[in-house]
Amino acid sequence: MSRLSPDFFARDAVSVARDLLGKLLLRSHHGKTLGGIIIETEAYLGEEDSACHASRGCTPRTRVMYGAPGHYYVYLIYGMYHMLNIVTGEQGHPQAVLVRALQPVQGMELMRELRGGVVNNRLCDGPGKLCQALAIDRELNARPVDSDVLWLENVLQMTQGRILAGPRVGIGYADQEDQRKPWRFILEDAS
DNA sequence: CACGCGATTTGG
DNA sequence: CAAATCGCGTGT
Repeated sequence: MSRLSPDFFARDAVSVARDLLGKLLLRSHHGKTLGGIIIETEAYLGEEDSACHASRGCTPRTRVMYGAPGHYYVYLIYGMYHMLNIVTGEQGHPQAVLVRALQPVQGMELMRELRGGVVNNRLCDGPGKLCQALAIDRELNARPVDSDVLWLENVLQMTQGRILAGPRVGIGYADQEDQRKPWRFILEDAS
């Protein structure tokens, strides 16, 4: 098992989004380790992509995306949920991958608590849910991916699941053309 | 500085 | 199907 370094993200967001499937996302919280396998991602491709936050230029919020790849972009949505993204591509080219779902692997008890004591196994099956389960908020914004509090690891898997691609969700404000781009990736049969 | 809305989730 | 809830971008 090896830790992913920032240079893994120095590529276009679509490639990174696909390659992140099957990777392990880990969080150190209150002396415990939480996390799971990434099973769903979405790519956001810079100023030209009307679905990308950077399509409206560099602002205090999107500043991180304009920086070096391999850093987290965490923001708040709907006033109550956090979204975890990882900056990709070259410096000055604002791309990012949204981590949308995990298959819980480690620290399930604490994750369940952080999620408000849900009884089912659907701890991290949504971008807001996984941030809640891993105690991720804007405090982690702009941190490098090789941080000690939140990092990624390469897992050797004998059986790679199938990768499904489809249109991204929740971007009704974007141009029709961009809404149709198949930049959402799902790992099927994760095991 | 006021206003509108959003890369979501949950419960009815 | 609508509420919860607030930072950010836009325009005054």
